[in-house]
Amino acid sequence: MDPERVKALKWPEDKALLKGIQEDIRKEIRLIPLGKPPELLAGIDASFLDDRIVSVACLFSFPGLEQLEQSVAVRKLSFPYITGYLSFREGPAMLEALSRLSFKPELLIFDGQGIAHPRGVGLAAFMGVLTGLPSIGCAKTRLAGEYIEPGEKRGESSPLVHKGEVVGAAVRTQEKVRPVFVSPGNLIDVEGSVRMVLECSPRYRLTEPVRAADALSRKIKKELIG
DNA sequence: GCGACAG
DNA sequence: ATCTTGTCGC
Repeated sequence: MDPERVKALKWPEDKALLKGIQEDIRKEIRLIPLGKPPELLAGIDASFLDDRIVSVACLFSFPGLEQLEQSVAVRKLSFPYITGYLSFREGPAMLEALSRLSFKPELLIFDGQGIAHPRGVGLAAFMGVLTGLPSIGCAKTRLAGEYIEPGEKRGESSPLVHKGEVVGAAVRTQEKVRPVFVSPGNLIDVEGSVRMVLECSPRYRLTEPVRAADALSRKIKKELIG
């Protein structure tokens, strides 16, 4: 899948084309167990300012969870937010930010869905295929799939089922907090995704790498203002 | 037609 | 996502 293919597409004129691209990417998704544990992983997130998107990638060590590096990409936005097509809005800037890291992460974590998507191609799956890296989607709210409320203790989870398939899980990363919706993106499976998200969120509801990326993107955004 | 709907 | 102060609860 050529990254250039996701640029300059418009909504809703290119809807059929966009669906075709998602279908092509979906076919390339490989849900296999993660090999050896990653030593480097990155959290990716973005914030917005007028017609610009500020995307950030924060590189962390694992399992130590120490931040090692960060990269930023600010681009003009051309694509609107359309449920189910988030990748076309945020993906290009995220690919640019990732390309600016000097060290290559062995796992990517996104604030959004992996395969727990209407057509099986959420942001994390899309990015995982385009980068060829293992990826996980850890969303704050549900997009597709049915689930039952997981137990109230940290670490408890319940399967997220879509069209008869277990596409992810509702995971309680902390006691007394709402669950997050975890689903594999590419080159990892549901079990491994849940395990990694839990290991990356020792203190808060969200993963440390994504929290760092979220905080930095907002900081950069403020600097662009004042 | 009605309801759902990542960020 | 973003617009936005104080405020209730752990």
